[in-house]
Amino acid sequence: MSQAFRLKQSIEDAVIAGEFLPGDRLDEASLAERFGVSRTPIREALLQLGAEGFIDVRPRRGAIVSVPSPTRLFEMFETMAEIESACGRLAARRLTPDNDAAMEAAHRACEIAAREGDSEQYYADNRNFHEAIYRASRNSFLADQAFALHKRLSAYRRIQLRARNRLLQSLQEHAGILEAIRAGDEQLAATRLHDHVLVQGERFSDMVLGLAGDRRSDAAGSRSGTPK
Amino acid sequence: MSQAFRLKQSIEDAVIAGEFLPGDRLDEASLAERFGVSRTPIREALLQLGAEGFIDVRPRRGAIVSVPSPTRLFEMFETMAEIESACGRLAARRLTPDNDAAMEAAHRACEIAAREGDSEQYYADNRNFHEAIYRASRNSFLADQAFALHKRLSAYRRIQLRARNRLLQSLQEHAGILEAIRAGDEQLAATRLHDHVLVQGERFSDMVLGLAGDRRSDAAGSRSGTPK
DNA sequence: AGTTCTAATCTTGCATACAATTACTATATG
DNA sequence: CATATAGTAATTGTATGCAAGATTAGAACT
Repeated sequence: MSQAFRLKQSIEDAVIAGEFLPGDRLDEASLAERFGVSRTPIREALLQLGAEGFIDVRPRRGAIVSVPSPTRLFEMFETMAEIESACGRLAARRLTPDNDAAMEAAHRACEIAAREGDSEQYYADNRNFHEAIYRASRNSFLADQAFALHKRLSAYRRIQLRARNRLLQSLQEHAGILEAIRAGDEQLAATRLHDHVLVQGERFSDMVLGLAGDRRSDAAGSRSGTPK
Repeated sequence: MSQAFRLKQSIEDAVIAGEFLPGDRLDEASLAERFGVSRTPIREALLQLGAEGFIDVRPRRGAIVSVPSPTRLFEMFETMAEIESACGRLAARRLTPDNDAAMEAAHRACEIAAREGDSEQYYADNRNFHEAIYRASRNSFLADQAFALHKRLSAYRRIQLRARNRLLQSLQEHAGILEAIRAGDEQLAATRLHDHVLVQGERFSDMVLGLAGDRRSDAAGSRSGTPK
C-alpha cells in the first residue's frame, strides 16, 4: 500500500502512544528524516490527520498535536457520551447472540485486568468492550464515528483511568450497561452509557483544572496564560 | 490562505452542487488543469476530502465521489438522526433567547419558501434551520459533527425534498420540533427530531430502490454506464 | 532595559520530474 | 468468437528544487 497511508498510521500511533504530546510541533523535515522518506508523503499524512481532527494543521505555520481547551475537551466527551448512548440504544434494540458473546468476552477480560489492578491492560480491554458495543449497534457508519472519536479521546481517557479505584467503578458500570442492553431496555442502556462516558469527561476536566500551572501548563495552552 | 484549502472547498462545493455525481472519477490532472494549478495541491485537497469521508480515495486507483450502498446510506441517515436528536435534547435543556430567535427566524424563512413552493429556496432555509438547532445545543464540537454529516448527506436530501408536498410536511415537523425545544421537553424534542430526519432516510431508501434499473442504475455499482 | 524595526534563517507551499503501478488496446490463440 | 496475453498508454506515488511566508536574532532607538 502507499507510503503515505502507512505514515499516517505511524504518526497517529505515535501521537496516541504519547510520544508527541498535545502542543508538540510535527515538523515535516524531521518526520521525513525519521521515516526515511521525502516531505511529500509526510505532508499528505499530516493533512489527512488534520482533516480527521486528530492534529491541527495551521496554514503556513505547520502542524501541532491538537490542544483542546478544557471547554472543548468537555464538549468532546459530551459528544462521545451522546454517540455511545446512541450505540447502546440500538444495541439494546438489535442485539444478536454474536454481539452478545463479543461484549461478554470483552467484559470478562476487563474483569481480570481490573482484579489485577493492571490499568494499562484495562485500558486496552476497556477499548475492546466499548468497540463491541459500537459493533452491536449494527450500524457500521455510526460505529465508525464512534471509533474515530474514541481514538481522538484515548490520550485523555488513559490518564483518567489511572485514578484510584476508578477501575473497579468502571467495571461495575460496564456490568450495568451490559445488563440493560441484554434486557432490551433502550432507555436504560442509553442513560447508563451516557453517564459512564460523561463521568470520565467530568473527572478529566477536574484533573485538568487541578493540574493547571503544573508541568506543561503551557500545553493547555490558550494564548493567555493559565486557563479559567 | 493556502491554495490546497481553497481547492478543497471548491471541489467539495462542486460535489455538493452535483457537478460531480456519485461514482464519477476525480482525475488529478484534469482538476489541476481546471483550476490552473499543479497536481500537488489537488492531491492534498483530495486526500483531505477522503479523510473526511466525502470522497473515496483508493490507493493507486484514484479518487471517486463516494457511492454509498443503500444500506450504508440508511446507516448515515440513522446516524444523522441520532446526532440531531442529541442536539435537540441539549437545545431543549440549554435554550437561550439568542438561539431561540435564530431558530425562529430560520423557521419563518422556511415558511415563506414552503408557501411559495420554492423547493430550492426551502432546501437552503431548511439547512439554516437545522444549523440553528445544532448551534442551540451549545456544544460546538457536536455542532461541527452535525454540520459535517449534514453536508455529506446534502446531495441526497435535496433530491428528496423535491417530492410532492413533502415541503409542507417538513415545515409542520419543524414547528413541532421548535415547540418541544421551547417547552424544554428534551425527550420530545429528541424524538421529533429523530423521526424528522429518519423519515428522510427512509423515503430516500425507497426512492433509490424504486429507481433501481432507471437512470444511473450503474451509480450504485460498476463503472459501466456513461453518465453525463 | 525595553521596544521596534530589519535582516537572516527556517519552514511551508507549490511546481516539476521521474518512478511505479494500473488500465487499455491490439494481437494472437484455442 | 471469445479469451488470454503482451505491449503501450495513462495515472498515481514520491523526490527534489525553488519561491514565499513565518520565525528568530540582532541592532538601533527611545
